[in-house]
Amino acid sequence: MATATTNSTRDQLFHTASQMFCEKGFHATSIRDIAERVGIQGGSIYSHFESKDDLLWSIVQHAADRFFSAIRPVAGADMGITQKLRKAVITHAEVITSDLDAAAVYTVEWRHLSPERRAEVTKLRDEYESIWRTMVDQGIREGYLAASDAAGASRFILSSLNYLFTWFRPDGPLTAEEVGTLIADYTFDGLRRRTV
Amino acid sequence: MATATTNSTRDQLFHTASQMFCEKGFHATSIRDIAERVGIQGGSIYSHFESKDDLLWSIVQHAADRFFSAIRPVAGADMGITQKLRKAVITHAEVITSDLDAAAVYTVEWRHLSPERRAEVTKLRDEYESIWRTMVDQGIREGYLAASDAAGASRFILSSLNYLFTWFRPDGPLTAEEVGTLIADYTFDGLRRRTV
DNA sequence: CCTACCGATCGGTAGG
DNA sequence: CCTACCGATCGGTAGG
Repeated sequence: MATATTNSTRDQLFHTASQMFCEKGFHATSIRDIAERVGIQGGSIYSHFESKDDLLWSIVQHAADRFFSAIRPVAGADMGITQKLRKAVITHAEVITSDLDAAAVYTVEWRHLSPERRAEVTKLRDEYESIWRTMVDQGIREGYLAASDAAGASRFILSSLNYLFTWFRPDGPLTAEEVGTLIADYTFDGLRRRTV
Repeated sequence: MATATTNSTRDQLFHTASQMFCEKGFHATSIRDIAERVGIQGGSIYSHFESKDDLLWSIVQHAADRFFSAIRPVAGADMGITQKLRKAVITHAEVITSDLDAAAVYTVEWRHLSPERRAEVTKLRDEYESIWRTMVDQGIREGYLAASDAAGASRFILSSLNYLFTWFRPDGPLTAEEVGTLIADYTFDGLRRRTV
């Protein structure tokens, strides 16, 4: 009832693994731990995933997809850069807050992937960051942003966003949109009071 | 020559473990991996540390100590809140950049500690954050900061700082102090150009 | 999807 | 600090 997804065994394994990798980390979670939580035997996992690495990979890929699918329409939208950047921050925040486990696994556990896949994730991250750099660049060129270095500024924006999964709780005082708005305010306006 | 520390076997184990825990993660690094890099047998580690958990714990404790020792004099200094907050940001950045491995282990691997020690680290983090909250609170009261929520603002400051270990490289274009200054500028002034 | 099993590796210890 | 070993657990497989 809580999640309205298919609920096939494969989906259950996927979501349970996502939870446990987030909770305890990839290597501290055994294939048997996951199987037990889903109610099957350890070996049975291998009729759904070829390896533990494959299981992690599918989670990481899915998370990456969500970030790209969410940001692309914003980056390509026909709107002023001021509003676009705000919208982008709020969108990224919503991707994280709507699946904290996935965000955590994507941010910290991806490095336990096989070397080839780790390289693939690095490439995806660069690609994602370059979407941000393009927006920030435009902001600088149009005189909206004061930052001199688009790469550094992009990293700054993404830092506070990517830290979200460590402290945001759905049952906390802030909604997902409020938290995105707050980060956007802090990021662009700064903490210092603007003298009138 | 590079590090002028004691270079006792214990120190070598400590630093090698710090490096490898950072590189591959705690559970992906075996006691034998560390021993081999130092040039001793796996079992010999246990004449220097009681357990693998103890080894991680000593690294985490040392990292925590460095943060506290650096921030306390700043927090207690007799200076204006404007300068104090800037100084605090630069100081935190310097603790991270001067030992990236330690910062990474402290930030991501601490959760693989035994439950009791994990709880202890959580307590330390809260304590550290409360030092920041006190400074931010003062900044708000004195009208220097526009933020309404000291806890949220503190978290925002620490987010971009704590992401430093993922991208800062000593051989990169920025020095440790430059990076601290840049983050302080972005954090307090924001990315948006202030209209004159 | 289960039972039963594989080789490999793990953290840790005893005894020197 | 080493040699030699311990039980436990790991990811993964075969055969049904």
